[in-house]
Amino acid sequence: MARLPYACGLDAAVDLMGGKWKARILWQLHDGPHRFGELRRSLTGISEKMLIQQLRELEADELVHREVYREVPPKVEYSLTGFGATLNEALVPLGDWGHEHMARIEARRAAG
Amino acid sequence: MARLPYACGLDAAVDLMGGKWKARILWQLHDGPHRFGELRRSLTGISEKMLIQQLRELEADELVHREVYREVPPKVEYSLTGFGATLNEALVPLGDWGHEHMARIEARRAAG
DNA sequence: TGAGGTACTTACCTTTTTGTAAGGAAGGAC
DNA sequence: GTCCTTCCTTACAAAAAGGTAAGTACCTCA
Repeated sequence: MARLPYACGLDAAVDLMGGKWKARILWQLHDGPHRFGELRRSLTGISEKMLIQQLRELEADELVHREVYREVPPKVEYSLTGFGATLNEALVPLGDWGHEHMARIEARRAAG
Repeated sequence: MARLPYACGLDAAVDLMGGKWKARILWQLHDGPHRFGELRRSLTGISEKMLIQQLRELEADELVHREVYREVPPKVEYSLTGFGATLNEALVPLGDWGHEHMARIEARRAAG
């Protein structure tokens, strides 16, 4: 979104993890490193282009680490950095809130 | 963003408060009702069109309540609903995280 | 008659984000 | 040689988000 300077901490945080895919990607990495193909299969609906694009941005923001294994066929693992892990923890209450109110949210959105 | 059905709670939550302005609007309403003009002046950089648009969406999602006072000149107050207040609380850790790491985030983004 | 204040509304446009489809590199297995 | 896997890359198009500028309605006060 690139909206510097930030008005507040929340503004900055949303700039990093907002959008359609980033929160889900961070979530997936919660339990350890995952390969590109694994992520693609987990995040149903995402295209390879979007996945790599989001991963590159998360990497540039130092939230995700990319480890390349020089093998054939190629193997690349993505994992949370320490920084990314702290963000993930800050997202837990938001995830819980969404989970708790999912039915209400979907009902409103479907009606709208 | 309209991306039903949601893959997880975080997905749903981000759908409600994602974007450039919504988190900041919710944040502003934390300490009680505010008039349209007050919000416009607080949220530096926002246009009247964007403000009303975001407020209407927050209202449709039952996060914000709109109260009209039939006076001249007009007076309209926006406030958090109980539902909106619970979301705001879930956003506190994220806001704290952003605040804590603001310098690092801005530096990375500026470098980008 | 006309200016002023508040809260919108509308038309139009630009930018950003997201999606689709196809192709490429690298080397092992056949 | 040709296929297979994995991890990307590119060109292009569609959709969504965001921004600009102007105008509206209401009544009050001068």
